[in-house]
Amino acid sequence: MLLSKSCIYGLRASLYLASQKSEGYTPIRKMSEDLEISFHFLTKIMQQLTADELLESFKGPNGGVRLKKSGDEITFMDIVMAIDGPALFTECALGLPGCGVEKPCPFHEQWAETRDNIKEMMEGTTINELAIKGKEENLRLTAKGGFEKFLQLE
Amino acid sequence: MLLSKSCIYGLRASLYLASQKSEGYTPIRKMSEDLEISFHFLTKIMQQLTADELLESFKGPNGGVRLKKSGDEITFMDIVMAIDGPALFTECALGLPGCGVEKPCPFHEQWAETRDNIKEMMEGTTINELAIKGKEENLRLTAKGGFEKFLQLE
DNA sequence: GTAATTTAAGATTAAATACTCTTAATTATT
DNA sequence: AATAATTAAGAGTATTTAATCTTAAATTAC
Ligand code: SF4
Ligand code: SF4
Repeated sequence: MLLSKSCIYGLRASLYLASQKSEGYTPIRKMSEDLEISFHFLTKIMQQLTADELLESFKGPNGGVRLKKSGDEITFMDIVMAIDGPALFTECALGLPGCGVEKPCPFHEQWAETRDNIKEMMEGTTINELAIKGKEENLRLTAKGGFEKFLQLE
Repeated sequence: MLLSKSCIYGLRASLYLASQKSEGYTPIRKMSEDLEISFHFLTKIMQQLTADELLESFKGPNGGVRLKKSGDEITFMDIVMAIDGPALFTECALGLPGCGVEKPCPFHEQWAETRDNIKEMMEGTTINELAIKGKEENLRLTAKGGFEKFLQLE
């Protein structure tokens, strides 16, 4: 699996937030219900993204989380880095320690290229881009439901 | 992590076998020592590859495992499929069930392209190719050691 | 045919990841 | 001030993956 479950949930929640029209905070409870993700688990992930300055949170009634900056300025990579960290891009595909420092392994050429592909894709994709596409085409963000389910009445 | 530990060990062992000159069987014990992989764990992985007809084994003294066909006919993908299965290529990057069957998720375009890149890379790379390169340039197959360590006197 | 060598197979343990539960802290509403 | 709503934080449990240990089966060599 390329991304951890935590990371996947973080991405889905980020797209959810990017698709919200209002400037207000969205409660994690609501997100967890809409996205069919365990509330407490999602809370922890939101905390990570908040600690990483990608989201901002507010406690108490009318509280919740929201994007800290515009969804155009948050890339797929930002979320992946905040949750899974850089391991995917620094670690050897053969599990050997210290890639690039010591002698490479025979797989390096192929892996470096693949890795760069993944990197470019993630860095070149913003969550807004994905959210807009999701809204326009009513793509799905849970097992069954499309974006329409999450859109606030505008 | 793209590949499981089992898969990584399977790949390293396959390159090891492909780099052996002789036609004989190589004991798993020796491989496990040279490659610094737990003997029993490696044994299980070799069993998987044997069950998948990529290797053949022989019990008793002078026994061990060897490639069942030429290393030119065994691709990186063959090993990955035998050990990790097709999940990487069939599963949704966002963890949603039933990719392609139901409505896609907003990430699909990017993911499908990345996935195809990985697929082509794995299908287009044989273990012989990697083994030859490893031998010629004495690349590493363990944390420290290069291929030279494993080459039989010829 | 007995002992030594080796893979096969299954049971067990350890570690990492995923998920849940409980309590505390903050804020708004009344 | 009291209550309710909400995130924060930490402890605890469950599941999956990784690794180890034990026993059985096959084969060779003596
Ligand atoms: S140089 Fe080789 S060992 Fe290092 S990450 Fe690249 S492929 Fe892996
Ligand atoms: S179609 Fe969407 S949901 Fe399915 S695998 Fe592709 S990206 Fe994932």
